[in-house]
Amino acid sequence: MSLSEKNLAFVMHCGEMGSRWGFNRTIGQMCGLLIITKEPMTANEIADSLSISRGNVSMGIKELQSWQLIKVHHKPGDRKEYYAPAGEIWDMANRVFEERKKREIDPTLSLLRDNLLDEASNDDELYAQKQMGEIHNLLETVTKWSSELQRLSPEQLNKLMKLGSGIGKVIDLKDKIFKKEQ
Amino acid sequence: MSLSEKNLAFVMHCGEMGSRWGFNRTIGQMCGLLIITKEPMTANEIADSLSISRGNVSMGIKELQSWQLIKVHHKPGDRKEYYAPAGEIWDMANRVFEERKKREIDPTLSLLRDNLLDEASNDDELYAQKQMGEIHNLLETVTKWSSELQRLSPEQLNKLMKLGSGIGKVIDLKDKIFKKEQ
DNA sequence: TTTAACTTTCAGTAAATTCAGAAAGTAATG
DNA sequence: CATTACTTTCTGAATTTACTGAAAGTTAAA
Repeated sequence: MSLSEKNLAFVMHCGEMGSRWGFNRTIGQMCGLLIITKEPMTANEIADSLSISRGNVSMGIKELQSWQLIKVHHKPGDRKEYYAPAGEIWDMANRVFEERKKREIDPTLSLLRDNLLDEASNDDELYAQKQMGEIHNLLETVTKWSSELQRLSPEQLNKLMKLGSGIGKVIDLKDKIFKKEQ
Repeated sequence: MSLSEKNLAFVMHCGEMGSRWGFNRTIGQMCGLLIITKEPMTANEIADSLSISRGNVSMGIKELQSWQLIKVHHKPGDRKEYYAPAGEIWDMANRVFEERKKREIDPTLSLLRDNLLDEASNDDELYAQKQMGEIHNLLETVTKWSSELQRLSPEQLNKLMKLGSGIGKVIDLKDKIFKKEQ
């Protein structure tokens, strides 16, 4: 039961992209493999499909679980664990996004907050603080905005996404309405 | 002319975050350093401030230029090149965002497009294509959306960002108005 | 209990990345 | 054209990261 050429190509691509997406090659491959495979897979099947060691698969599973990207299934009368994607594509993308925010933004935000609480003690520090303030604002906005998006219902989200170039108009629209209400 | 303790802490933090942000430690440090330093710096000043080799700085500059994050200044009667951030924080974040989209999304999008053009030749491939289709849609949406955001005027953008939890309401609003217009 | 079926951990190795410093390149000046 | 002041490229060493395969751990059934 091995992968067709096309499917293998996709899985290998996921591997190559793996590190860009925040994990490593093997984990990217595993993730891709599980996504395009209809039936949940055992660790051994994964190892065989990708020609990697069983131990490596075990570590990969752990990592994918920490990202909440896969879940475990069991079959009656079978002790093996079967792994499958934890949700729809959209959910998984969200998870990756959230996790990356945690790693790429939150630590910096916290450093900046601390720094901005201190009084600058000379001109260099003053300028630096000004710049850090800018970064801080930007990151706060991104954070707020992303949590906002996650709060929307899938339906609303869909509408928003389909809005496309209409978004500008809607902002203007909101503006007008808001003025009227004043 | 060395960094104050606080500013150094920020620069080192940028280094630690560097690889998460898509470059490496040195380049992260260089980027942070240039951002909080008011005056443009020479390659040697950068090397000294960060205690790294001159060659390393040169490679870092090249990389930062490929990201369009820094620009070169010249002083009359001085052959040295002086480096400074290429724009405001917001612009730089945009550049990073764009560049990362190019590296993290575009290649996959193109692979998926190719794959989806082919006829699936069995059940496995059919299921795989269904999943790839989902990913494709998601990535297309993200792409469209991000280019949309970049097209907005800074003013509109600001309004949009400040909208926060109001975004849901505006979508519903837009919905109502649109219905009326039907 | 013991065994069998499975999973996880871990030490050592392999591979990839990062970096310093030397060598080579470039261009302005005398 | 030689010198000086600079920049870039490149090599191999150091560091970091990823991976294998063996050993240890776990759990269920016999």
